[in-house]
Amino acid sequence: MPQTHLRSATRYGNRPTMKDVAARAGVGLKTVSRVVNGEPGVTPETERRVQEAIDALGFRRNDSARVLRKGRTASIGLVLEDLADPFYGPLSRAVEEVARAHGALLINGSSAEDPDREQELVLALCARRVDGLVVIPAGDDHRYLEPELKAGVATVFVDRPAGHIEADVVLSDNFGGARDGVAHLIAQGHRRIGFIGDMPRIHTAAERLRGYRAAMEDAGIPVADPWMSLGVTDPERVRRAAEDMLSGPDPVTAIFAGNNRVTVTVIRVLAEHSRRVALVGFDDIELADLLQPGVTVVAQDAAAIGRTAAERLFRQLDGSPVAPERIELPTRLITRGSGELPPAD
Amino acid sequence: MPQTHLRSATRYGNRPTMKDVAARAGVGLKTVSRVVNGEPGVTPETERRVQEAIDALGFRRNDSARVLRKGRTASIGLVLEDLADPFYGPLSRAVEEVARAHGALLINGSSAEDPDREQELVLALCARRVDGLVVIPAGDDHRYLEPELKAGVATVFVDRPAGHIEADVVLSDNFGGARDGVAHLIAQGHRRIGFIGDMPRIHTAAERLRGYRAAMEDAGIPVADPWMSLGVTDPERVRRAAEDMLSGPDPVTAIFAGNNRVTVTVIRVLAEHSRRVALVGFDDIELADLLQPGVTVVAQDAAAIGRTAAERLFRQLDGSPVAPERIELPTRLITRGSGELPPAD
DNA sequence: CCCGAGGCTGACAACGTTGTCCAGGCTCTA
DNA sequence: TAGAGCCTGGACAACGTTGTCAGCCTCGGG
Repeated sequence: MPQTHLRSATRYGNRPTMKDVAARAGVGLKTVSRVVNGEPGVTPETERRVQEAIDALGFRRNDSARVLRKGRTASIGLVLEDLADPFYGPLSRAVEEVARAHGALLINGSSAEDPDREQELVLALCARRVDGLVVIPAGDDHRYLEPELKAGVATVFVDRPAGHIEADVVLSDNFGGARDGVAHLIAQGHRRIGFIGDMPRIHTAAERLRGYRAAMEDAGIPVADPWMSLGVTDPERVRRAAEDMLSGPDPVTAIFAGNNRVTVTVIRVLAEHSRRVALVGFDDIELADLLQPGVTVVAQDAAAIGRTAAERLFRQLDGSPVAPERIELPTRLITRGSGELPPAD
Repeated sequence: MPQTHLRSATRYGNRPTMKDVAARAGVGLKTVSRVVNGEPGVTPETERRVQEAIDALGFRRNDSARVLRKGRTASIGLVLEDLADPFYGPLSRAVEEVARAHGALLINGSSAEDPDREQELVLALCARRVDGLVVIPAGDDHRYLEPELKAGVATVFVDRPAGHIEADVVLSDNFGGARDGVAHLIAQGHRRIGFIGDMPRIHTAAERLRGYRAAMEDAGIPVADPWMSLGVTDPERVRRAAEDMLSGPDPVTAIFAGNNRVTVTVIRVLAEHSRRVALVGFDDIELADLLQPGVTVVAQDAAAIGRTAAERLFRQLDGSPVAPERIELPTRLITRGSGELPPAD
């Protein structure tokens, strides 16, 4: 007996196929296919017999084969930085909802901010022939996607634009949001305002820094170097940066935190300080209203970003191709107290 | 010209196949397959020619076809309640890490706590022939999974046991955790302790309620009905329940909150009250240490749960079949202040 | 010089499904 | 009653890949 035969009998743990169902129901293969897919042209009586066989055998259509035949997988890929980051929860959920509305499943993975891992993930998703991709880029060169784009994989970038390729991107107005947040501090009378953010090679970080500078410049306040701390994101270094700003010869009276992780650490540092220092953070954080004082933030609408990106994706898929576009969503300043503290010199 | 020909030319937007690569490189189909899969037995010179053709055409292996042939998809499904819930972020991430270590991708979906939607999702994943499933059940009858289990789909339930079928389950010691949390309040001198939790038809909620009752009984404290509020989870009703407990003729001096959402709302209510009421919550919440007072919680280790479940899943897949098991992970009481407030009568 | 061994290579079938197309039986009409 | 047309059902190829197997070629030893 050829070995293939044995193998085929144990594939998928002996999963019945349409052929098996057809044999049991005493009908042709295609008739089973018709019943399974609810296609017309099957007598009620025949349909009943087929359905009976399906139930008896526990048959479930093999979508791999279906995909191979049809060319559409009805699934989209989502590559983000870290599923555990609270910013991405609502975002994924929104993408999922839209996908679901279009009958698609969501496959996702975390790049852990590693460009190589991002590429690996994206290409794995392409190999599975996802219909589309939503990517929160970790790297800044996406030319590896060129063949995929040419092959028609719909792609939308989120949070940061793609590098060296033309593609849709949906992001917050990082520049405007940061500028507004800093301007808010200036309006309270602050002039010595610190900025702690991520490396400027990250697009969002660069934009927020630019917003900080713009607000300061608009107010005619020269920015001192020690007020800015860039490329600082792990708690230990944020802590040190904040303490430096607060203790120097020319200490800041307010801090603008470049993202949620920074904000949380700065809150911790400020809690240990006696002097009241104002704080505005980029990204909302949970329970921010329950702290003393409440934390004023520039909030992004993660769900709206996800929804917009996914809808844009399916527009690419459903309709005629459209030119890549950059969609910027507004941010919202939420005042809760920490940003309204006056300067305490 | 037959229409099939046209279609086949535009499938996947004209994706090149191994056949195309073979033609361009002037080799056989199987040789391309060998190169793509790094199989031995190809001259360096031939390999170079093939690789060149691959790069030139932007070829990417079609995993759907591969899956069809091999019978393994190298992907696992994760069905949870809500990706946006902070409890599930670290959990998904942990599952993803383990999957990645085994070379598998993660497909996931949210059931939104709707049993029908759970079933729909699970079966869709089965149709894609995921190798395994991690399910956080929304429903309480999983007999629909019987054919799948019989067919060899590895399955691990998380957070709650499966209904009417035998399957692995990984969960926290909800009973013990709640009992310890309530005992902690009793140890501070509280006797009138309220409990606000979800519907007891949800396994975790029932277990936590049982823990509450056990702790009270151990201390010889009879439980008054108005102290317990079950099936209450949306903020508005939690708020009302909490206020009722605090304002009755026999007001509670402490509250045990059955899950993180309840805890957050209770914190809000307590913040508006002048009388100091103790609080212990099930599930940790972010920034709990920064609130005044810090929130004492019974913490579950979501990442550990996810990791354990995924590892168990791959053990099912890799090795010989093992008998279904129930794995309970310990919880941890984290004291931060709110649970150590003495009774204020 | 011949033979066997071993290394490369490619032809072919199969995975499970769906699209196409045709056959056979039926009804309806002239 | 014959012919046209409709309805139902099934045979067959194709999707892109991988496992099997057989053929060719080279090389070394007898």
